[in-house]
Amino acid sequence: MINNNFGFRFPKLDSDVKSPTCSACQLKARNAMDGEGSAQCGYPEQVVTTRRRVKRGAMLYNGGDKFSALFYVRTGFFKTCVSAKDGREQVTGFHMLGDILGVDGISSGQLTTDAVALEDSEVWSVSFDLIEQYSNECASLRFYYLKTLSNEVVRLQNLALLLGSLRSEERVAVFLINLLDKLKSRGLSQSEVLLRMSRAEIGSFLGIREETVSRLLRLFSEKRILQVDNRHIRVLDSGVLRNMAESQGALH
Amino acid sequence: MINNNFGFRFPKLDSDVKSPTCSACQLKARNAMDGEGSAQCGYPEQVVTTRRRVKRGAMLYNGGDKFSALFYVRTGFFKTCVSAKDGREQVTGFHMLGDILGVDGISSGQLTTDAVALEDSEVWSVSFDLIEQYSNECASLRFYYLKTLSNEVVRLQNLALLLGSLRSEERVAVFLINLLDKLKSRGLSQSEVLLRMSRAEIGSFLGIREETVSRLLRLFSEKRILQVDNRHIRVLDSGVLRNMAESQGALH
DNA sequence: GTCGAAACTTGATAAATGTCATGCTCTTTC
DNA sequence: GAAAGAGCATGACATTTATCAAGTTTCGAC
Repeated sequence: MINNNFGFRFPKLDSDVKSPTCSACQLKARNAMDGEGSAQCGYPEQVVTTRRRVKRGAMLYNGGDKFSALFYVRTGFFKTCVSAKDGREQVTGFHMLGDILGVDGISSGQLTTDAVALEDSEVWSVSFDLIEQYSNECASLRFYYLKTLSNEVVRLQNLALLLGSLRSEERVAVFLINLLDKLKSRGLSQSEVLLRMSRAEIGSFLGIREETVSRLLRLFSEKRILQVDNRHIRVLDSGVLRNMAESQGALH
Repeated sequence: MINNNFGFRFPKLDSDVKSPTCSACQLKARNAMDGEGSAQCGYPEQVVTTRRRVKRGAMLYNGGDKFSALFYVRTGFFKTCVSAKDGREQVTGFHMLGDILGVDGISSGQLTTDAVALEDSEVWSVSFDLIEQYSNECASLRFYYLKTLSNEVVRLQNLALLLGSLRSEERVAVFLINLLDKLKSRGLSQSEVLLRMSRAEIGSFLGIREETVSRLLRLFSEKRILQVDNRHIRVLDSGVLRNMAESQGALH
């Protein structure tokens, strides 16, 4: 059972649907917004989901698919991309435990991105109909999803800043620092990563070519900032990296 | 009174706050999502707002300001920007009648962008507390804001695609086509624009320099695609422009 | 374990865009 | 309506990054 500090919990799988009642929700949501994020309402503690496994390389969903659910990443690693009509592709994010995918679909009822598993993964699918239904009663749940969407807006603003204003060296630094911070917040190593994505995917995300990613990793390696062994990266001098990335907000 | 086809209306100004009741809302919201966007619930037809005028050059809000309301643009024109710590700035959008600003603030309770009026403007400020409160009762209103946020996500994904994958010529074409489409959807001219923003602001939005914007407008002008007179632009051959912009979704 | 494909690296070169400097043209303000 | 400042255009040149072409390594399927 995951307590996400938002006044409701993601459910045990296969649990029964219970009719929600929650008189205190609204107050709690307000508290949560004022910083008391750990406020916890009693009902509903359960949002119905179904479990779905996605093999490495398989798509969780495609752009154009009908939107009917959000996906909560339980294990594994995903990339999301938007594609231009002529086939050019832009990776818009990398996603792992705790991230929610599919929010772009609410807008038009169709998903606008592709989501691809970069390793064998599992997601919980949360029916949007049920979110809507429970939102009648549970302000915490409502606020959680609003906040999730807003988070994604902020993340994409930061990505736009990176793509529009940073030099390629800075972009790679920002990418690494953000990835490390995200791993850290999940209790994983702060200085070592096993990259799940290819150089080309990193490049697409950062708006540069894979060759440029390669060269910059080598450069960082020569400067003793990193130790690079194919997809295994160890950060030797996070200070220098953080300096280069300083001007930039979170991307992950 | 603005009927926005979302099952509720923006209010007359200075109207009383009425306690909302709306038993039919949920069904209507569902219909709206299924394409019957014009479904209309009876209550509440009013969301409390206050009016605010913003002079050209003045800020509607700053990054870091406490978030407490969303802003519905009634007249005028705005830009929003994110700033890096070192001062580099990225314009993330241009906004006009009907657009909603401030959604990035929901995430952390602090606004992450600056919003600057590019001409004398008026916004209606919609208290987020009241949105939350009414959301208990009115699924249409709830869904409207969720959809607004999701729209912004999609818009920023498209901006990322532009910034990450398009050549500068294509970027300028996309910018112009999108601006024209947005004007068209508001009943304004489809072939003429009086730009409200400087070359530098266009450049910042598109991730290129103002000199490059200048040169490309001249190029388009030489090719008889545009007629450029300072900030007054007339499109002569929208087909060519649309072709260049073809691969790209909406930015505005 | 071997084979084949995909991923990665690296160098040489090209192209796109940025940078800098300058002069012109608007617009705003007194 | 003149002066000052901001916005804009344009040329010359610099720089960054892309492109192209091999060659090497790694990984996954069998």
